[in-house]
Amino acid sequence: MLSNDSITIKRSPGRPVTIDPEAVAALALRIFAERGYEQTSMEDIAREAHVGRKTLYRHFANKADLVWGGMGPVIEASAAAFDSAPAEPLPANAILDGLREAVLAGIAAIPDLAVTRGRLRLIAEHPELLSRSQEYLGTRHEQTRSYLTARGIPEDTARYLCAALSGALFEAWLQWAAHDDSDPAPYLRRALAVLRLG
Amino acid sequence: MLSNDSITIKRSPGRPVTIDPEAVAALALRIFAERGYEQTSMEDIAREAHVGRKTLYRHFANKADLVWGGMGPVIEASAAAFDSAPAEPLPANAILDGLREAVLAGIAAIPDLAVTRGRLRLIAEHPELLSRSQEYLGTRHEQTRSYLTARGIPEDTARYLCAALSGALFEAWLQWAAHDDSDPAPYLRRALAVLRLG
DNA sequence: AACTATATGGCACTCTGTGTCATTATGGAA
DNA sequence: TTCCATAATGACACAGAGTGCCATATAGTT
Repeated sequence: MLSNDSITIKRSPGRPVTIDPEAVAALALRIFAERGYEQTSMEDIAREAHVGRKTLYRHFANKADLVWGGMGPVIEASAAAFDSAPAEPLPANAILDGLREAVLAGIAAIPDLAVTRGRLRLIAEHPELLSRSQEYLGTRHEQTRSYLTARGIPEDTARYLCAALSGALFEAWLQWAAHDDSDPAPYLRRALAVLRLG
Repeated sequence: MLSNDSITIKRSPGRPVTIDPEAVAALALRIFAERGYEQTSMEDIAREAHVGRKTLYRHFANKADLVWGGMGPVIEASAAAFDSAPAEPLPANAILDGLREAVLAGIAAIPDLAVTRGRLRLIAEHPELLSRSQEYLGTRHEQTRSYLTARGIPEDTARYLCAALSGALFEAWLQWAAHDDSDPAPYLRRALAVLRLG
């Protein structure tokens, strides 16, 4: 996509990167789905990707990151939606509308819904992957909290709301993945409905 | 406490257990707090407890279980409170009162608040321990969900409520641990307040 | 005393994740 | 072109988590 004829990437001197992390992650996702997550070692992935095991660890912090890493853009997009939020004062439950807007904006950031569904199903099936949710989803807590507190929500309430939101939304994504509906929006909306802001 | 003069424990034939798991967990908790969680190996714990490393793994599923295991009684007590819940039909937001009651019942099951606070502070400081929350807190989801659905809450809403509840309550416990108030009840009450059941 | 049942712990193994370091491949300067 | 600085690679070694196997130890039972 990048580095086409018009846009040339500025490269520093030094050996160029030989592998495409996204392709490797996709390969790993396929292998995990076929043979099982625990049954597949990092060396297996490295071998099939024609890459050294050490190199694999340079591009992915750990084994779970091969699966969770792909969720990064979605989470960032969802968090970034707060930056373009309109107001600073404190409307009543319009705050929840802002939350919903940000959450739904995350959907648009997903390049391939089918791949994401496969990723989430894999996560749902493996406790080790499931337990990593906070590690990645917790990224947006900071932004969500500041969004809430800036609109008049008390400090501690904002904390609990973030925690509840995070849990409910993740559950919604898992539910969407477990079913066959193409649009995750209804699931996310229903999850948001269990929160109370007043 | 048990096996006093009146109550005699029926013992199967075979070598008796030589270690006290609770004492070992308490020891581990102290060592972790002193030297750090990652910096302390299972072999370190085993050595100081005068126990083989293999034996340690027989009583604790993994390293995190040395810390999280102690939360078991609290979680069970909280879940058991649903069994003694009064009604089956569907009051309006009296359901939330039942939830609150169950949650507060968990507090009574804590033998030593100071130890629990230390445990939670340790958990809060270490991402690896923090990520295990679902693994242990998820135990009561089944019971909480059936409590909600039996009282008229739709299946999917109950799911999202459980997820939100779990996240918010855990955050409340962490907040209580981070502060110095002796009673965790107010924190839990505020966390419950972010939920909506209607 | 012999037998049975259970806990222990030593040993070896796989896998994860990290640190070290020589090697390799590039862009740029001489 | 040749040399050099730079950055990615992968081989090697290592510590620690977690598991399986098995000999040993300690109890109750016959």
